[in-house]
Amino acid sequence: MKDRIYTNSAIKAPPGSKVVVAGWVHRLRVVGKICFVILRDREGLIQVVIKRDKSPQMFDEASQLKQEDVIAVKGEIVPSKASIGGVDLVAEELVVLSKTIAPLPIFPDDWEKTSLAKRLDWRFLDLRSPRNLLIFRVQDKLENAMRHFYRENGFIEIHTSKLVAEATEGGAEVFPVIYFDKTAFLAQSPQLYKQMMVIAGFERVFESGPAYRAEKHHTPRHLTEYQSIDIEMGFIEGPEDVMDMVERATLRALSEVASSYSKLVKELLDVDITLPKEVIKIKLTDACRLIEGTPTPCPSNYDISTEHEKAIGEAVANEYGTDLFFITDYPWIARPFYTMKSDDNPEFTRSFDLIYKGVEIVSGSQREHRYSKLVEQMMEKGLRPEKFSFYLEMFKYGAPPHGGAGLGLERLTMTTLGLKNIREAKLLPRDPERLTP
RNA sequence: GCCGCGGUAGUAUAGCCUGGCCUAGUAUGCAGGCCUGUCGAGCCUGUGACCCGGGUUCAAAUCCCGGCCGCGGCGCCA
Repeated sequence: MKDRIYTNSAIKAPPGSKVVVAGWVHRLRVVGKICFVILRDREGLIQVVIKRDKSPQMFDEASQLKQEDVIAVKGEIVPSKASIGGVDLVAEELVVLSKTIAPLPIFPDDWEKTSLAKRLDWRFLDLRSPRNLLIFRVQDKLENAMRHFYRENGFIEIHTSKLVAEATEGGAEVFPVIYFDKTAFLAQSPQLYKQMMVIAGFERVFESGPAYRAEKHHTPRHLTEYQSIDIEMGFIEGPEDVMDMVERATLRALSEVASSYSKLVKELLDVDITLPKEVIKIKLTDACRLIEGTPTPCPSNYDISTEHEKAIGEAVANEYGTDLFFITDYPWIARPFYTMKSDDNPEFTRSFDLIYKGVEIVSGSQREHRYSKLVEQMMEKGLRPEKFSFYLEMFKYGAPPHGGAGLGLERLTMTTLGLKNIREAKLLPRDPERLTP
């Protein structure tokens, strides 16, 4: 085992060389005097050939293998035109490390044969499919690319508490938690804490962590627990500073995925990862003008819903040829209390969403940092300032202008890879019904 | 939370509308056998299922009600 190499290296080894590989039996074909085992590990597949002539005992053992048994094989790399990577591994030693017991409940080698719900019930088997593993390697790349980008740009990575005393934005969409003799809640966003750190003087902060929403959504793009990549930056002049940062981070993440995985993504998910040439910013009111004559024009208060967003997405794609764009300047009624209002028109705000392939992946804004305005806005939203005293205190002792944004990692993964359901982009998705595995 | 559609072997499905010809069909898996450098291998045999509870009826997989679960739409949002 010390000499073990991954299948992708084994395939590239020069003919005649001896290698050791180990992994799962992906497929098995016993054909007369020869046994073909497609062996799978994290990095790929290799065809192992076990010949009866060479060792009858080894052949017997091999022909009794079952799909998903775990084996280690030592053998010689031999050219074979029709085989995976153009080589066979002709076995000299075979060790069975683990046997499967029952018939498999799902088809790990062919995810399409099983419904998503069943696949999630058997997630550890489902993830053995190279295609499903790839989703999470891409997600890893997306998250780390952003992490590196933000750190390179002066953001300090922080970790804030997910146990909170009050809902951050009012409303009932929080999960209560029994906290000794009190009721606590799971944080629906690190919003207030990341602002706290900017006000504390961190200047720029970044956090990747879970966020919880107790909404009984039944859609392909909602989870009750999702990974939120949040930033907050101080001393901005306007929301454009935040947008530019988010845009660069997103493009960086996409380009890193493209350079590392574009070939595999094309092969296993049939998706081309293309980088948009430019990311446009369009005011909501202007976006609405694009769909004015359609059957679904924006309402007069610009509190748009899913159908408008969909229509805007198509209109922008036609007009500007991009599926990644910002919609800016949302109306005050549609944004949370801490959003800064526009100077020229208090009905609108210094806010934005980033839309990718028709899905909202980022939401952000400049925050209101002036104490009295903030109290005013809180009351306008029907929140009781006394409930948020810890938050409001922060604005009494020197709070710089600041703003930030939050990105849904699973949503970005889903849109990047063209997945139809966000659950595919979460290792262990939680929705209103599912709490296991 | 509301609305729509659905729940049949391990998995994926047919049957349900028009109740009895269903001893529930097919594919795949699994078990056994044959054959063959396979590559979605092939051929033969076997195996195995009507979500739960109530109701209508001489008779329910099929019709009705409730529950649970699944998929999607809306609200809402990342």
